[in-house]
Amino acid sequence: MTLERNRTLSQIFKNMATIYKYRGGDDRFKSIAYGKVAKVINALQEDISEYKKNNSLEDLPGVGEGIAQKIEEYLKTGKIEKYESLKKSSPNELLEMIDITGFGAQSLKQIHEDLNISTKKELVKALQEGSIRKLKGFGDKKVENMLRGLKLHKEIEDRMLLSDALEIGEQILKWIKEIPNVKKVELAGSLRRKKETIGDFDVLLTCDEKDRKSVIDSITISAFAKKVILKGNTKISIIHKNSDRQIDFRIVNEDEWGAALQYFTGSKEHNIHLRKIAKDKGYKISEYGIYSTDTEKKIAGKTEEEIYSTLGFQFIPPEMREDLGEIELASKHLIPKIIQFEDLKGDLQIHTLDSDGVNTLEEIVNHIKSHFSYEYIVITDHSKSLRIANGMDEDKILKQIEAIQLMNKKLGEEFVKSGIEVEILKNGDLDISDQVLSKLDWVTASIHTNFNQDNTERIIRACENPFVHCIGHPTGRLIGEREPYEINFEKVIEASKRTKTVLEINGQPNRLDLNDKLAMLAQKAGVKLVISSDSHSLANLNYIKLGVFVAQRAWCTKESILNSKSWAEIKKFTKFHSKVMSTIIL
DNA sequence: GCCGTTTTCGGCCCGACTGTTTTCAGTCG
Repeated sequence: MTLERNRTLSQIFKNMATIYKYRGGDDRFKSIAYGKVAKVINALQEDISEYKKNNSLEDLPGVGEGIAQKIEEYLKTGKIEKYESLKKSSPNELLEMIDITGFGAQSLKQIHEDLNISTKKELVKALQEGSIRKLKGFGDKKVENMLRGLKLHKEIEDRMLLSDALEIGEQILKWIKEIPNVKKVELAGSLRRKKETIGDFDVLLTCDEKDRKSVIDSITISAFAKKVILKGNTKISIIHKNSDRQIDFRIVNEDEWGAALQYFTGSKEHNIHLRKIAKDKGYKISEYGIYSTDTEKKIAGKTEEEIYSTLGFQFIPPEMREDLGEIELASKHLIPKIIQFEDLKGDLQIHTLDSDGVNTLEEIVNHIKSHFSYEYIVITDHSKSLRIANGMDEDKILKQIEAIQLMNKKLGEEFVKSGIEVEILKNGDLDISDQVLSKLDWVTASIHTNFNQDNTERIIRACENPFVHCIGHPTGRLIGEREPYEINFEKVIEASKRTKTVLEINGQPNRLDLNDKLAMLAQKAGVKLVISSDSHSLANLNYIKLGVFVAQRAWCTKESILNSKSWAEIKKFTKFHSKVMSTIIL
């Protein structure tokens, strides 16, 4: 994938921010500046050198003369002198621990300077043997806290999948709702924003002032609380027994609900940006409400809508709150109407017993008819060369087409479309003949083997096949297991547009492929997308909702999501033996 | 180091909790 250079540069700036934070004093403001730029560069969707070419480096937020110079230096020489010299003067190995709970910049500094400790190993040893207690300010509790942070860090390094987190979130909600006198409870944080992986849970609740103590006690003594980390009048943190994850609870009064929900949902970057703007406008935002800076009077706080409208903004859906420009859009009342699950008219990737699914066509149709309100579905079993998935050969495909026709006759409507998830072979050929593909209503082409090569040409060739409508899980990544395979996404976008081949947002919990960033990029370029469940069982059909979350985080509207349209409209857009394609073939 | 519809200097989001202190710094989200 491209943008590798942006990531490296962003990491350098992040490290510089860490070092400045460690140095403290006035340097902590440099830390803020570099930290901000690191995030900005990481989020860029074009190579940083393009900005240099256009002389627009300093147009990037947070980039001024000094940092622009450093970026240029990096582009020219591959390194930044200032960073190299900073590294020489700081305990870099220790600084890698700065994100661990209990290991702040000042603590690390004291440990390094007073105990002459420079490596992780030495630090862990000092913690375990207790020699760290010699330091001023390091009592029993603090040392214990650091050891716990170290242990937790190892466990939390692998974040959990959104789908698992949503399930646990439901369990937490059920638990809290059963506590007497709890009036309202909602999940906030990255789960509410539907990030693809979740580190911990944020739960907001209200109760009457008089019941606060009993509610807090109910939570902390519950069997669901494996360990209580922190307990105050408004904040509680525990380790959840079922998931071994941290849950942060926040208890607020009812008239603070909106402000608290907004604050607790984040993202952090979104909130900081919002608070800065509020400050400029003469307001102060906290989790308790919006206050006038002059009179210190509270102006809003009851609902989230009120928070945004008081600032003159349109409401921003939680999925969009990542400080990627949504605040600017909201100020102009230009927040797009993002896609909703209810907008979808069909599921375009479903597997049956005919390859590696576990249900028959009939079971699937019956289930969908009683649980979804789709206008159509597409059956897309695997093709022959994917042996491990019991892929279908030409004969079996033709038989399946007949079975589907029979099913539609029974239903009295063309509800089931015949499709396939066809293998893109190593050289970009497909493993099923055009002649057979031409008989299908919908062809999704995917890569499942031979990842270790540049797959750009391979995918472009599949796009150019006149019978391919869609590229399935275009980057092949498996969250936490496998990196995306190598493709030049800009070129894939170009081919997709040129050939009217759509790209899939696959809703499998560990795929979510395209991801939010790439889906956003694709929509921006004018590429059409589809959202599919890629289901292999009846329960899997709900995965399509995870795909919708990705699309929402990518700001996708109905206009970009093809399966929000009727089948007739889909046919109109895609090549479908259309004139567009025949000219390409000729 | 960045940034400015009151600023080219003097700020940089805001508040809760903990631990170690006697009034607050460090850390966290």
